[in-house]
Amino acid sequence: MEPSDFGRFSDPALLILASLAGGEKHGYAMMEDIEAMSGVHLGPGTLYGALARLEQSGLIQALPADERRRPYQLTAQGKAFLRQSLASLKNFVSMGLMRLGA
Amino acid sequence: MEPSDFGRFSDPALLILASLAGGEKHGYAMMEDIEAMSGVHLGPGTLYGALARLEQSGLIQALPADERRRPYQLTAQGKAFLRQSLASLKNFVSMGLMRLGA
DNA sequence: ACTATTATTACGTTTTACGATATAACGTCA
DNA sequence: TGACGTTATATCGTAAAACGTAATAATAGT
Repeated sequence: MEPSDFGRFSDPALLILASLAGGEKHGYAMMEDIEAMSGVHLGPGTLYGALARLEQSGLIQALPADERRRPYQLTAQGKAFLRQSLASLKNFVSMGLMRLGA
Repeated sequence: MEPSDFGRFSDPALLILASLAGGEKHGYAMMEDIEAMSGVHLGPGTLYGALARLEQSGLIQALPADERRRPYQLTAQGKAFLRQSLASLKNFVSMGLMRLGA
């Protein structure tokens, strides 16, 4: 719980899905996109591990790769999952803010 | 990634903090409150483990306990943490929805 | 040629989630 | 009163995930 991480949302899988919702990307591009949009830096271990799990569970799929880059895109299931997650998250946020007396 | 968990937000620590934002509670009461407000069931291992970590990190503190119940409340730090987390989460949600083309 | 950047893989450690089990107090109702 | 369901917490083991580090290699810029 470092000060710099204070209250920052960081669920690797969801961050990746949200990044891919902005268009197909390879791993390294996601790292940069995620850092830019959320301030969260995912190291390679975290990123590629989560990518493998997301692909295996059918939420994302690999696209034909050139030599160096392995791009991914959301599947229909992944899009649905993200949609539901965001809805659930949104609900949680408003519940929390209400309780905090926002 | 079970179907019933599809897209359901479940970060034990944040769920607990949000529950405590609604007033001091002991562990078992949190379980029920969290299940009611979010549909997420936290087993004892998850719940009391997360509680211990939250207390150790100063985000919650124990109140004088009667024999059976060990109530907790948010600390000022915990409240600030929750506030920031929710703000970060909210930001993430709107970013995600925008990208999905909501 | 050298250096920085881009890009992925592999690996080890630590943390966390989670289920199962144990324990015990309390309520109630026959 | 004794049996049973609910309330409440503790503890333990396993599995999964996060995360950092290091290794590798291609490309780009100077």
